[in-house]
Amino acid sequence: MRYHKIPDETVRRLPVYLRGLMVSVEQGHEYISSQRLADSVGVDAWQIRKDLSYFGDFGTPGVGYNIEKLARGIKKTLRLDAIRRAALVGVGDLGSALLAYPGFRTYGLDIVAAFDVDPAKIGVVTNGVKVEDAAKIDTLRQREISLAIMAVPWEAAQATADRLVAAGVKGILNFAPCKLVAPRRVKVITLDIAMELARLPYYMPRSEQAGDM
Amino acid sequence: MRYHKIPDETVRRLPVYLRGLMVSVEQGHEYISSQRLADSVGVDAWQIRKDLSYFGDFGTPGVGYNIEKLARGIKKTLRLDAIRRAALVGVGDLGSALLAYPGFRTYGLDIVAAFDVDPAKIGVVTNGVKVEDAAKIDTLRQREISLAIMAVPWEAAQATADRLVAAGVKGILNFAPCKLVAPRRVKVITLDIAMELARLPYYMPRSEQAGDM
DNA sequence: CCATGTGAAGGTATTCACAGCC
DNA sequence: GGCTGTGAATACCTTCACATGG
Repeated sequence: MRYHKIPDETVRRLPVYLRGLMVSVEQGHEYISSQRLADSVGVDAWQIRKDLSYFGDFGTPGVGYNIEKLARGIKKTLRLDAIRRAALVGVGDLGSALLAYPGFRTYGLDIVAAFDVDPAKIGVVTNGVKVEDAAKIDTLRQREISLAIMAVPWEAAQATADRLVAAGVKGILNFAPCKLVAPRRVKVITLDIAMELARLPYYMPRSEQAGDM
Repeated sequence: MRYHKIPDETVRRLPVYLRGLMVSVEQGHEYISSQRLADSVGVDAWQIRKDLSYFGDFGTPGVGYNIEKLARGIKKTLRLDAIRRAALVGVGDLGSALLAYPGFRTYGLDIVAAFDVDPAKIGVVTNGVKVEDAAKIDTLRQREISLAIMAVPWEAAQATADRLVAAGVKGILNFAPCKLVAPRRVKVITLDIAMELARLPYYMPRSEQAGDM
């Protein structure tokens, strides 16, 4: 193994592998081959081997990968061993759904704080998290929370992001459909749900012959 | 302009341009240069010109792009002029949030049907849409709805997808964190929210010196 | 003169094929 | 025999630089 920079596309696939490994370990397996993992997650086997080769030797030729060891390796590479606590800003429809969403636990991530500007929401406890006044975002630094999820209206998005940055946040998952300006040291990933739906028609076949299946 | 196949990455950016154009038209503009659009959406100007060059001549050298004309062109390319109605399956926390989400309208897309298996939810009207029994998914064909959004638990995802495919659906936006098997003629886009959050720590700087901004 | 559209160059990621190891 | 790890080949996308048109 050599030290290459890990390609972004590889980083994008690593969580997929992690999910596949967890399913496999629940089924009682101890080892898995790149081929079996490939079948379970829907990626090609050589792609998996190439991806893993960027950051470590995890496999045993003729045997496969020790699942626990590989999962630990991927978690360490993604730094999921160090970052475990996240804050949510914006407890509207989407924000509430995210608070209730169990999927983050899969990756060891926990939403431990929630903020909103609406007085009617402040103080309410949802899924074990008490909603705080958005003015208290600056307490994130002393609480050592450096990861935030933004589910606010796009009009408020840039101002919210600025606050989060000022509070020492280093990574933002943004659901608002807009460009965010942030210092280079802060990573912003924007996930625009409507946009994903909007590119779907392009790939749909035009023909309408009925009775398929 | 020549007829190239449009790169996937370009298709991914087209909805972003569309959003930028709509903001600009609201501000009362009639024409926009690739540079100004670039500034507003956070993409490079030459990238925009290259992307647009794959499917039409929309600009006027020395002037820029007629906003209305370009927006129509992009919508037609993405087939957003033909596909306007979508169905939602799974009216849980996330599904409800999606029903209430105004963002789809931006692209002319409308959720006009909703399904769930929970008897407690069936019959309830949310955001103008009445929740129907999931057993009625097969009525989608006669209603000519070919686009679906899936927000069901991952255990139910494959079975739901099979039903949708049988009902003639041609495109699925899937929020369940799992691989879906579908015929090649059906396009599936999986949007795994937890996965996006999981790759964020990788890009966050390790240093913890306080007092930045 | 200004802004578009596009060949060509450069860079990144995917795919292949196989050497090496268990 | 089976499976990993990786150089090499290929395909794809981005970036540049400029000819072309209003």
